[in-house]
Amino acid sequence: MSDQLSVGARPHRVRRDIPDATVARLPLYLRALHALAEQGLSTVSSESLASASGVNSAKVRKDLSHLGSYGTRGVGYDVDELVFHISRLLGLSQRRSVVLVGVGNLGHALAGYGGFATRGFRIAALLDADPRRVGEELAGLRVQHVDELDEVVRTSGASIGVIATPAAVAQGVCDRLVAAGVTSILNFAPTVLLVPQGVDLRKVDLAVELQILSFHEHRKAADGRAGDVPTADVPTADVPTADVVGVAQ
Amino acid sequence: MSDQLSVGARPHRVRRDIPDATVARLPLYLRALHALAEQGLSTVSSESLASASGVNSAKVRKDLSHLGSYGTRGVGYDVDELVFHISRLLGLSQRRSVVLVGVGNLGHALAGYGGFATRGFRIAALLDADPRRVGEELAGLRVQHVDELDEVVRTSGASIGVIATPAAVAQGVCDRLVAAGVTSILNFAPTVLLVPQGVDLRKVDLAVELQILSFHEHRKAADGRAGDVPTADVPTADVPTADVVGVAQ
DNA sequence: CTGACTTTGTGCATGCGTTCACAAGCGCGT
DNA sequence: ACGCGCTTGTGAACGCATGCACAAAGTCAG
Repeated sequence: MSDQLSVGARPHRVRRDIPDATVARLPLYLRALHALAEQGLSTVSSESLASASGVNSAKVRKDLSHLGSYGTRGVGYDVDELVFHISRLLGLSQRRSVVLVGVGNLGHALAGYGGFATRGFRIAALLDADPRRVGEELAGLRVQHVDELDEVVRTSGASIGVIATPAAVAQGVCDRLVAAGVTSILNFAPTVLLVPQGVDLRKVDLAVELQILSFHEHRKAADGRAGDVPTADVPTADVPTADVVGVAQ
Repeated sequence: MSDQLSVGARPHRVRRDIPDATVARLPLYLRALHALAEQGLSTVSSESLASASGVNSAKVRKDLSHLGSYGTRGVGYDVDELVFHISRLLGLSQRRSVVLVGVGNLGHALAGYGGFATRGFRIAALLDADPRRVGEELAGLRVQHVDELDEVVRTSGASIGVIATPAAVAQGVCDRLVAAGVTSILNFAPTVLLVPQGVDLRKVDLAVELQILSFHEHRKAADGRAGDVPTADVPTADVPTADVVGVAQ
């Protein structure tokens, strides 16, 4: 695993040095824990948390050990306590404001996506360059013109920007966000963005995911034709469950 | 990097054993190469392909070496040739049919996303359980009821399914897709899916990305308060460019 | 209190991925 | 023909992440 952050690895060791791979899984645990809490469970073992979040139990224990010893041997972890500690570590205790630029197809979907609000994110503003979209009401917000970006970021105190524009204008929007003080950017535009040091950048490219699946499809088909083993497959290393990479679950 | 596939690692070595991390980057190269081709370039060095796709040149060379020696020392790689070979390896030479289940906010966005068609994917059908959505025209397709899933998959020959439903029904849809013969699934629902061996599963959770950014925001803020170094940052290992993780660029 | 059982936390080995660094190879100018 | 400069391809070192396996530590029954 491993990339997706462009902020430099800090030289002087940060007090709590959580591995990137672990950080990427913490949201999965959080989601699973919320689900378990709704089922009324008050404690959970690494084993059941593992299957609820689609990883294996060894990983769960090692990950959780990075944030302290909050488990009880022979019993498991206290669900609420774990939710609290993970939320705190992820910085979700404080509600974070997000500015969304680009209200096209994908922007609409993102604006309407409930998962943000429930995870402690507040969409502070919707911006678009198209004058025909400005003024449109969406998810309880009025779409503003992208020229107001600077003011919107400053008044809302947003530190996270989401780019859902066409690729051609993404870098320009990115630069404006950074200039306005945004220090984390989530990019959905299918292009490479350059950001200064100190700014975090993550990207999601929907077409890339399909292409990766296509590769495996292709390989499966080739194996079926040329390989000796027919279709019934061999023992797998881990359970037939999901895992993470980059983006996920 | 690393997870995101649940199909077992094959025992008897596959002829061309391409590392997962490399496979995940090939689509990035492909995108960059298309852009370079449009600029009229016929050859490209690992260095320029690297900066165009947001990775470093050593990685580019090693990745490309996995698919054969298609470069010329002293010159670089032939753009068209590279596009051809990568496309072939990813199985993009043949147009793949995709079935999209769930035509809500996100489903609409996915159906309207141009990036799929241009990458060789064809959306074969749109399905939804909500009778009010059935019949709706969208991206040139009529939304069908999810009960027709089985027939749709068989007649279209789709091998890839995209799930953009609420989490609660995702597993059910997944099971139906698998039963109908789909062997690759891209899951946008924020839940863990179980699939039988031989079926590939990838997942994209938009909220997870934001939470990872939130973690880094939180860490930056904490450093600013407690750390010794003010804000201007330290030398970074690599260029301020994007990188991949799981999903990306 | 004791002993059987459960589950955590972690040291260690292994494997994968990244990065460095350089020899091998190719083109071009002279 | 020949040598200079550029770029690929790769061997090797390193570091991170995963997974195993087990001791430590707790619960619970009697």
